[in-house]
Amino acid sequence: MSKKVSMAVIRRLPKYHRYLADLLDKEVYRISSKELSEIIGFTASQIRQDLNNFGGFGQQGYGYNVEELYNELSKILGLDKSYNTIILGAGNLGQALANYSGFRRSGFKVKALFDINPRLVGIKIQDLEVMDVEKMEEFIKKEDITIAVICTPKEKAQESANKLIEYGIKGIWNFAPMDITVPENIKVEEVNLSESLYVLSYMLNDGLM
Amino acid sequence: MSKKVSMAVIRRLPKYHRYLADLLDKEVYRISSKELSEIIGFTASQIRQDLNNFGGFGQQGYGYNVEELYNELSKILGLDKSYNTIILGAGNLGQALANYSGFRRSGFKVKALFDINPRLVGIKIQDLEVMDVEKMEEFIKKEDITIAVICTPKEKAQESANKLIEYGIKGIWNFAPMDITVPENIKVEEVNLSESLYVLSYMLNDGLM
DNA sequence: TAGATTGTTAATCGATTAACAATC
DNA sequence: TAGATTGTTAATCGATTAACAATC
Repeated sequence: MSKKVSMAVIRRLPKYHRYLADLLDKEVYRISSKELSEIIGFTASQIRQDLNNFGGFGQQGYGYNVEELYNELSKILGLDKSYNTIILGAGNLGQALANYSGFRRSGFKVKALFDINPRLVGIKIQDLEVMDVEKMEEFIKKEDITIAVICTPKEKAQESANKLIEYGIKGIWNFAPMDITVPENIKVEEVNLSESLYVLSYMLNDGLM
Repeated sequence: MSKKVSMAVIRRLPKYHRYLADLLDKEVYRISSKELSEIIGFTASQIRQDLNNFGGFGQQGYGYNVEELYNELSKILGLDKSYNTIILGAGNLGQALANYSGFRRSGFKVKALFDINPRLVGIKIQDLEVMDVEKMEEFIKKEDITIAVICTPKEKAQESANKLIEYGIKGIWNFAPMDITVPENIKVEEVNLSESLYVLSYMLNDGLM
């Protein structure tokens, strides 16, 4: 078992991954931590420290092979795998996420949307049907769903999470504006859009209070 | 000018604000840092430290008045103000954000959506019209828009930001999956959904690599 | 007053940066 | 080989936690 890597490091990994993808697009095949630091905005020292949590991917006197490092990061992030996913709550946000191309392009496969609203049940979002939540348990088990995206109102979020976990979900991407509580073997990533917007609001007012 | 408050503290402020709102809903009017720590999951010490960056809102032997603290946090976050807002990019995500109720309920007023796609220009999202980007400059100036939400493809994000800033925008909420560069008087809050999802993916794979 | 709990200082912990020997 | 740049250890910086005097 790897020694615990801090969340601060983990949250930088997708950024490395993305900038390396950009470099590959530009046909840059070799980069030093110093060059990377200039485009990504972290210190060269931090970049080397971060990467060395997972292995020595560089070479003294040379730097890093962009493609190799990109592939290593893909593996570390689990992007070489595929995840069957459902979206709970087929309102505007749920529909938007179902259609989100950056999401579709990677290994996250949206298999269905679920809602309690009879007006939404049955409609198609691109090639996906919105199903009744009644059918969720069976669907999760049969289709081997591992990730659920919660796009319900906040009142339903915890209750939904409990059910999803009971049915076998392993990871939750929570867009409801409240923190959900889960057993420690279940992974949750919270995306709280209000909180994000409030931070922007703070910044706009900072200094002029 | 207030002494610099760290980003770590600022990102916790919306959480205090939200939990205090919940307490008010439950008609709890008084709370100690210890009690708050139990529901919010930060240490009591951290809560007191955080709040004391902005003033001594508590009272020895008593704790904090929930309503007063809530109002103070609203002011600190700038939520007592109103912000005219536009959304650039009227695709699924732009439309979802335009409809997002948590967003509408607070002081952020979406005045219009803009797009280059002639198929989208002219359609109505609830009571809002999607306008041609050609009209954006005039609109921003006339309607006194201070916040722009970027929901364009990543290829257009930097170029869009540059224009928005030229036209007088002060804050950008960026949903395009790339980091935009802005002058230091302009505030940006990045929401990178792919990065968030990748962190969830990492957590699901951690330990089993 | 006695008890409770703050505001704040001091101690600890963790994360970032600097430095440099190892080595390609 | 000489130059470049890593991997890693040590130093610094900043954030969190603990402790406690002040005081309601």
